[in-house]
This record gives sequence, C-alpha cells and structure tokens, in this order.
Amino acid sequence: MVNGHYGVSARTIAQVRSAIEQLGYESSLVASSLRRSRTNVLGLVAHSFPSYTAEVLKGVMKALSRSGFDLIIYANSDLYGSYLEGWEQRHVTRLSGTLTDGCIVVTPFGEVQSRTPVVAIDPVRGSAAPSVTADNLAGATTAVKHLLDLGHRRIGFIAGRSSLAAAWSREEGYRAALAGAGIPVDPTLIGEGDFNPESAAPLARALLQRPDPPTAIFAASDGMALKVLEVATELGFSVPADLSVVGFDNIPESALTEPGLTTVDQSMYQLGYGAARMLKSLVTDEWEGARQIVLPTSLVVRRSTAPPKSTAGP
Amino acid sequence: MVNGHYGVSARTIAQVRSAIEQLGYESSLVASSLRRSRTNVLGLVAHSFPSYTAEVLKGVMKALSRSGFDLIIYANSDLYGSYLEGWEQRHVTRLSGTLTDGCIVVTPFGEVQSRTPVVAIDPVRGSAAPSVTADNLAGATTAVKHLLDLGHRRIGFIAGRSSLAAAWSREEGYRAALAGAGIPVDPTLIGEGDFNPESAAPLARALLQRPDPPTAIFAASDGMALKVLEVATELGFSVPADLSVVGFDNIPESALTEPGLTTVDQSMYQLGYGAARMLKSLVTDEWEGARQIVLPTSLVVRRSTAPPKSTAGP
DNA sequence: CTGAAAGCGCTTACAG
DNA sequence: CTGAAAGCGCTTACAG
Repeated sequence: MVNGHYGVSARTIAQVRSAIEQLGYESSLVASSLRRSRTNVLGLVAHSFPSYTAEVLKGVMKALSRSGFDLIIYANSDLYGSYLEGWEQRHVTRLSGTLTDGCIVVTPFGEVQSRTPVVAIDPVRGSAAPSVTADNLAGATTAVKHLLDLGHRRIGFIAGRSSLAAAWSREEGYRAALAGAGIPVDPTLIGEGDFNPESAAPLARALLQRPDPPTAIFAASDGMALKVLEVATELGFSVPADLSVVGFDNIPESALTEPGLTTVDQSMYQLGYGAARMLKSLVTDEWEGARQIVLPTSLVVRRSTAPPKSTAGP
Repeated sequence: MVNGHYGVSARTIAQVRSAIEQLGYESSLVASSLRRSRTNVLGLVAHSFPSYTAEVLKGVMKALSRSGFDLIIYANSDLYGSYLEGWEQRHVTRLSGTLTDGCIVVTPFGEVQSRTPVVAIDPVRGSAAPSVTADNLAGATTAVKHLLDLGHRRIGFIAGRSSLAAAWSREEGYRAALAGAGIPVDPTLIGEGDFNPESAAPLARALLQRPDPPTAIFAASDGMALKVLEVATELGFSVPADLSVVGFDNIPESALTEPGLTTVDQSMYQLGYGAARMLKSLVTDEWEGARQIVLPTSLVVRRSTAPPKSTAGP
C-alpha cells in the first residue's frame, strides 16, 4: 500500500483527504468560493414558493441533474417587509459576490445587474437580458377566443403586475382577441391586479356587483382566477352557469377546484428547464442559441367555462 | 442637509451606504459571513424537489416570514451520482462552515453532525437529534384499519427506506392493524421499497402477478402508491373494483388521479413550519419545548378504496 | 517536490 | 472620533 516515501507527501495528503471525504467531509463553501473564481454552484432567487415556483424548480433540477452544478436557492422570508421592491437585485448581489457562478431570477421587479450571468424567467417588460418566457400573447388570445367561441361578448379581464412582460402580453392577447371579433374594449371591464391572488378579490367583487356584470372573466394568472371563483361563489354566482372563468399558468391547484379551472398551460417545468440550461451554458461560455426563449402554450379546457345564459336561453 | 463637518465622517459614510442600499446594494454574503459569527440565514438541504419537499418549503417560508432570517436551500443536482449516500452531511458541512446559522435536513440518510443546530424532518430511526415528524404509527394503523373495515383480509404492503423512522413506524402500523384484527402477517405480501416511486413498480408487479394477489395494497408513500395504481391499470386490474390502494402523505397529485387516492394526510406544510420554528429558536437559544415533535395525521378517503369483490359478491 | 505567504471581501477590535 | 491592521477558512501562485 505505502510506497518508498515516509514523509508527509502530497500523495499522503490526498489519501487522507479522500478518506475524509468518504466520511462526508466538505470544505467550507464560503471560504473556498472567496478564493476560487468558480464554485460550480448556480443560484436561484425567489421571494416565496407558490406552486408556480415549485414547478419551475423541478425543471431547474432536471436540467442540472448530473451536470456538475449544484443549486443554491436564496429566499427572503420578509414577505411583506421592506425588501419588496428590488429584492431580486439584493439577493443576486449577495450571492454573486463569489458564491454562485450565475443566477436565475423568477418574475423580477426590475432589470438585474451582476458580474455573473443572469437569466430571468418571466422578465420585466422591454428587457434585453437573457430570459425564458411563455408565448403569453398567443396563450391569452386563445383563451379569450375560447370564451368568444362559447358566445361571450362581455368579458372581464384581471391584469397582472404591469412591469412584467408576461402581464403586458396577456393583456395584449385579451385586446387582440376582442378586436378580432369586432368587439370594442370596455376599459371598465379591466381590473389592475398584480398576480398576487389577494389583489384579484376586490376587482372581481367590483366586476360582479355591477348592474351589468360580465358573463365571463379572464384572469392573467391561475392564482387570481381561483380567487375570482371564490368571490363568485360568495356572491351567489354559479360557475359556469352564471359566469365563466379562465386562468393562466395551469398550476396543479387549478385541476382540483370544483369546477376545474379552464386555463392556459405554460409548462412552468419547461421554463425552469430552459432557464437552467441557458444559464449553465452562459457560465461555461458555450451558449450559442437565442438569448430570449419563448415557449409555446396550450389551452386546457375544464368545467369553469360554458356558453353564457343569454345565448343558451331562447 | 449637510452639517458642520466637511471631512468624510462616519455619518457621511452611513448616508452614502444607505443611498447605495436604496439602489439594491448588498454586501457579499460570503465575505461577511466569514468574518461574522451570525448571518441570519438558515439553510435547508435537499436532493431534489418532489411535491413533498415543495409543500415542506411552503411551511418553512411561512415560519420564517418577517422573522429576520432568510433561507438558503442547497440542492445537489447529482441525482444518481456519487453523492447519494451522505449527501446531507456534505451539504450541511458546506453551508454550516459559516454561511448559515443552522440547517433543516429533509429525510436524511443518516445522523448529521454540525457545529450549528440541525433539525431533521423525518429523521433516521433511533435518532435523538431535534426532529419533526408525523405520527406515522397512528396514521398507518388507521389506513390499514380502513381497509380491514371494508372487508379486506389479504393486504399487501410496500415499505419505505428502512433507515427512516417514518418507514419503520408505517410498517409497524401495518403490522399492528393486522394484529388487532387477528390476521397473521404474511411476509410474502410485504415488498421492500425505498420511497422512490420507481422502487414500487417491480414490487407491485410481483404482488399482482401472484396466483393469489392481495385485494388491497397499502404503500408507505403517495409516490409509491401512485406507481401501484399505474402498474395495476397496466396489468388489467380495475381500481377499486379489483384492487384497493392506499397511500401516505397526501401530496397534491394524489387528488388528481382517476380514481383519487385514499391516503393518510401528514401536512407537509406543518412539518416544514414546525421544523423552521424550532430551528429558529435553537439558533437564538430560546427553544424550551420538546426537541422531537410528532404531528397528528388524518385519513383522507377518496375513490381508490372499496370493499373487495369477494365480499361484495354473493 | 515542499512549505510558507499572500489574498479573496468583508467586519471588528484596537491603536492613534 | 477615526483609520489602519488583523483575521474569518480556504486556495494558489511563488519562493526555497
């Protein structure tokens, strides 16, 4: 086993080291990252873990599987605290000092600066930085066309946080579909939500308590659509008899409600997978494809949509 | 605005610093953690993000909300690589050097050593370290009693990874329920799974291809139970007519299958919430409660269980 | 081939 | 009150 040398040689040290590693030793990530330029750790920053983020994570992990990169997710617990605006910039800065070789940011509030590559999932509007997003325009257009095809003419819309490209495109899709059917947009049927489910409640209430409520509501996210369902029930509307509801995302919960939610599937798994693959390649200088990826969507029809009463009647 | 001094005083520096912070500046987490003894960051290590872990995470985030602690999740991407055994020890070591003030480990492979507090969710068997787990014995007993009450007498069991206390207790519950009904345990009806859904496929196949297949199968996790459902369908068994299936966990997917899966709910959210609260207190030296928390479970009856054919017949 | 020293980016305890 | 220096745990480039 032992060769001619008896002094403490590099070889001996290597052997000791490997023995230690067998027992689960790892050098401090902090100290080694400070000295080395590369850590083989990628970062993802998030402010909470709604189903949307959880699905994204699965795709990220799949893309990183056996890639040699580990993942650090940095989440601030300060849900409604002072960090709200710009949290993603702060987190990326904390990590990208030397800890991570690059970062993924999910639905950021703004453009993120960093010495290391950053890929945004659902970037802010007008960003030219690397990003992965769904084809929100086509998805939203299809969703509203589905309602129009069922015979709806007064269709309410609950928008998402307007700084995000996704929110903007989904509203554009709503307008485009109405325009295609020759229906003028009624601005009083549009509520300004922010993707947070809570933001949809007063908007849905306002729409449904009008003397002339819409016969259908398209919400820019499933979280908000599920809240619309809740408010509708609370106000005595039966879905889909009195009101059709369509969401966007296809989070797992949307299949669990009664009735199931008709929605636009945007494969959050694929968003995560694509972002992680791109980031990995940007870090290793191998990326040659487009830096702004747009993924297809598809309409999932469940039982929350039906023809409006007026056309179903005589 | 400016007071008498014109030199660069501490006050000026503080002002500059606060201005920088407005713009999203954060000092490097790495460098500051190396110097300070406290970082106000807690860690959680995981090897992947099945629904189980995603639910746990929601509870953790809730407990940390506005607590002043941020969360770092360290996940290795090497799903089937060399890290498998002992990954949690390596990850905890990498983080707890100086990065985190304490760690949560989810379903570890072994006892974890660390200079900082560690709380295990679903600890290994016989561990005396701080932990949070469901009342697996009672939950499993109730699940099997449910099958017995329906009239089943030949009940198969697919066990989980035996190093985990949870797997052990669930098997104990299975044995206890049978014993309570005066039914001897048939060891050939027990398959040794490891909680990984894939591990259940050959075991389910073996049970169902016997000349005398069981009329019901209880799997120690929903992931494995859903795999049993798949295999049963593939082999031409109709659930619940030909075979009843019960799982454990109540992950979101278990409500989505056709038929929905009868299972034991163990509130993974509460596991995460409890673990994070305990860890937070251990770090700040305030914890006074029990260091091993056991949470209640409840049976969720869906459509995957029914009386066996033989008793339903003449 | 081996070992001592410098330095990664910060914070803190100390000297001026 | 202010500023220069030491040191957190490592790795690496360099001197012996």
